[in-house]
Amino acid sequence: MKKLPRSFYLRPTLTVAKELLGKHIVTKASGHSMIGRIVEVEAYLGGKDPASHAYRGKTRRNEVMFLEGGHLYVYFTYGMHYCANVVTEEEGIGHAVLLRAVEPVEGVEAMTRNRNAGNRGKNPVGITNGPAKLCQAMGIGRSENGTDLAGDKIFITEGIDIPRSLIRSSPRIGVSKGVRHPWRFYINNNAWVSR
DNA sequence: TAGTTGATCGTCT
DNA sequence: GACGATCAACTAA
Repeated sequence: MKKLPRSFYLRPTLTVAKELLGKHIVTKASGHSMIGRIVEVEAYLGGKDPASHAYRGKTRRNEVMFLEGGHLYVYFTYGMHYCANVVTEEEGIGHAVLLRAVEPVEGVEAMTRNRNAGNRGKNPVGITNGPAKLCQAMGIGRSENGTDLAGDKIFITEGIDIPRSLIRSSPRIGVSKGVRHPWRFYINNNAWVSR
């Protein structure tokens, strides 16, 4: 399937966020190729957005957010979790889209194995229906921070078309600031959306 | 089923 | 020194 061009990411963040729904993210870890269909995202608009890591400008932690659109920003939080974002817009802007949930398309066994390492594994939906879960399942961690999605390690391809009528929005989850903004987008009635 | 809490540590104040 | 763009286990009802 066709890899998304750089130009896809260099557009307004809210547009990119909505259009990422239905796309396929491809990763390779320990020889296994894994593909997940993006079904839930959240937009973080940098300096305009108190909930964004980039709100107060560039720091060592968030510097990847200020790269050109099409890079992967992975951050570590709560002492044990990684979350992945797709950087958008031009270099120096600091906007990104958080991947909150994916639906496994290929490599389900590998993802399940990644998730079960050390813990449980009962309901299949629980394997990638959260930002930290999908990172663990798809092998995304600190060393993937800053990865260029135009490369071959991790990239996003055309997936399936999602009719506008199936796209829903709501306030973002887990944030204490900027709650009024309905910048979480997800596919209606998709079983893999979180919660 | 809803609400609470422990785990665990890098980052910024 | 406080606090997360979280998760899963636990408790109460």
